[in-house]
Amino acid sequence: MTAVIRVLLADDEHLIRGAVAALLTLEEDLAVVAEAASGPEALAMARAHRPDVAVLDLQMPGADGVAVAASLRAELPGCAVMIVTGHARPGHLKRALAAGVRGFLPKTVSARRLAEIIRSVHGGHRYVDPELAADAISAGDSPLSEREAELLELAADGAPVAEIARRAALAPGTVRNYLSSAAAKLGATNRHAAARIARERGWL
Amino acid sequence: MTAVIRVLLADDEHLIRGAVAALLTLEEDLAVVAEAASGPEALAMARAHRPDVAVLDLQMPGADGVAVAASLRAELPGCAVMIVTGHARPGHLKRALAAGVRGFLPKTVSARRLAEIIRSVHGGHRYVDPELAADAISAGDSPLSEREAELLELAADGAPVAEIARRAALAPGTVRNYLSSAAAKLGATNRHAAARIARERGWL
DNA sequence: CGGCCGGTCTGACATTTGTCATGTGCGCCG
DNA sequence: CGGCGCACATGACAAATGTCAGACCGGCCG
Repeated sequence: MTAVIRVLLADDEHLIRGAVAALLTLEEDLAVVAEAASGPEALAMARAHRPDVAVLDLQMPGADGVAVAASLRAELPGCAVMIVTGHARPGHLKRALAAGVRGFLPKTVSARRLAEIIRSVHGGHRYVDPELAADAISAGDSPLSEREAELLELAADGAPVAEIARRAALAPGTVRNYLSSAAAKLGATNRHAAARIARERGWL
Repeated sequence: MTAVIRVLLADDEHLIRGAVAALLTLEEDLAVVAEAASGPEALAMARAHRPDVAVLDLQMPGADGVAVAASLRAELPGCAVMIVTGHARPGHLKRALAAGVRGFLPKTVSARRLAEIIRSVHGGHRYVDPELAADAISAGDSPLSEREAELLELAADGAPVAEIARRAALAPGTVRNYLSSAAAKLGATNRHAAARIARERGWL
């Protein structure tokens, strides 16, 4: 039998992290060598312990899972990165794969299944949850242009157009124009509904 | 030694539920007698297994944790209800306590701590996470009147005022007035920002 | 009782927002 | 090269929104 697979676990919810670590440790060929509760901490732990596989939660304080994945990819090319998430949006999956993530799955999987997938990913395979993949395909790519997405982001917290225009250094009319265009593409009646939809799809 | 404490565990994330169940089972005086992945399922399981303590996730498909807690309170008065949540809003805590919930804590606690709190709650005590309690107190009660909250709810998905007025059977001017008033109370510049703030506080 | 307060409801007015027509520049393909 | 499509940018106009002053009702307190 080959050496055990060294795993890094990052999730801000201690209850989950600890419990999953305990279950994974029961598997003879897996060893949880490090745990982290935030994005930066996950990076630091990875540098220190050089795991074979990193299992990251998508939403963590500090830096989001995809950002951590990208850094990890650059610093430790030999470390396979997997993302586990509670609320998956289609856009996240796409960004994650672009960042070199090798596994992407929801928290509805069982611990046993997670262990299997860790082995598979460590063996060089990729794994994407079938349902999430279907969502991503049916939702398609973001139809928004770069500026449209940028302005929608600024509009997401309900700021008035004047404020957005100031921050983006654009004329107010221009801002309205982009937001209107974005709303039309998303089938929304106004920019606020558009922002909501874009977030749901993971496009913002 | 007294009989073991019979626990019901409800959470839609299988990974967490299974892992926590495994860890709790390691405690000699605790037994996980039922698991559920949705609100209605949790109710059905509780009826069938009559647990001593129910540990519920706040956000589940079907019915939210507080609603399940209220039903449980009515049907199984002897069963203590605890709520565990990832993203806690001040308002949730207040509603949960009003529904007779005996424990309220974030998922950042450890499994060992969870076990301790289960014992404490089963012994008749209450437990509220100190940090969540502080948030709830500093956020205070909702300043919104009934109608204001109702209309803000309808406005939350970005619908135009005419639509809201139709659904609420009110004049458009009246709707604008309530939303304006609500926005003023929340310190927001418009109804969309107001809706966002109200949600953050758990007031909507 | 009578005044006061807070919640509910409305229409008129000014401001903000969304839509439209228009123009510029860049990259791609025939 | 010349034309086409697309992203980017702007201002004028029409529609939606927020603000204001005010009316009605029910409860509360002096």
